Amino acid sequence: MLKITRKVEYALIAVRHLKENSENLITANEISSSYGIPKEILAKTMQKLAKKNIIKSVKGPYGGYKAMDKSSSTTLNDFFEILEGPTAIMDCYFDSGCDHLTSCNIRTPINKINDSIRNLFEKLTLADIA
Amino acid sequence: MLKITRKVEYALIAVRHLKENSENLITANEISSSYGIPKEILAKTMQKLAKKNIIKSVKGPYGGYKAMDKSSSTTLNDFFEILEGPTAIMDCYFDSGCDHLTSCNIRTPINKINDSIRNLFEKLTLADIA
DNA sequence: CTTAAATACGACTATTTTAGTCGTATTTAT
DNA sequence: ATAAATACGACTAAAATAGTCGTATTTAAG
Repeated sequence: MLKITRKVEYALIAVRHLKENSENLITANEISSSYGIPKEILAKTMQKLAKKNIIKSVKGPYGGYKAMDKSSSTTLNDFFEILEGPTAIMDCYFDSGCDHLTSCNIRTPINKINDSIRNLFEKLTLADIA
Repeated sequence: MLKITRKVEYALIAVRHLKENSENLITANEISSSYGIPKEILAKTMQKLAKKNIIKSVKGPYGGYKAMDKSSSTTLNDFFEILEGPTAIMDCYFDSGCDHLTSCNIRTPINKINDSIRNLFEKLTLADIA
């Protein structure tokens, strides 16, 4: 439990790699083979990031991806949400469809923990990692 | 991702319930039906807690479980570890079996985040939740 | 204006993790 | 002796995650 997914892991590796080579356009293929990441899944992940302007994409031959200068304004909450949707340690933080809510005796404290984690991820930006 | 499991959820509910009724022995069955939690899975979860003296168990008819006064010395890290094993957002925090470690460019920053989360869970105790 | 290299996107399958069930043993108050 | 409870392990089911495949689109270069 409380693990980040491979998608997020791959995305972090990719963003970091782009920043380390910010002069060039880098293809998904290059990153895939450098780090042993399945090509298609990496490509799809990078496409999501490109769509949200976390990285820049250039189509066609000699195309690829490039880092953008938004790293320090992109919080980990933003980043995780782009890749996985809203992050919470329990569904009832965002979603009130739980049957047990009326009898639930732990919602309030759990939500406090959630707030603490979100607060932590709100303070950390992509620049701190990648 | 980053979700706590039902086991942990059930365990928190149970511990809290025991504390709210600390005069009596409470059976797993009672908690199970009060909160709509599958009986066997709750029972097994409580057994783990009893084994580690987070709660006290009494066997036989009129038996059940009772809260113990260790709540404020049991951190969430301890609690999660009893139920799920070591907690980390990535396996390589505890486990170095990853093939990509040599080329990995995100391990250090990821571990820092991990430390932050563990630090948060180290400061929070069961007493804060249940 | 055709080809090839790249991104873009969606449907599908496989794998792993989590959740839940079942059967049986043990303890103990009555 | 019986029955109500904990204790424990093997098994199955469901859900989430990971990965694959096929196809469309864009565009540089010959």
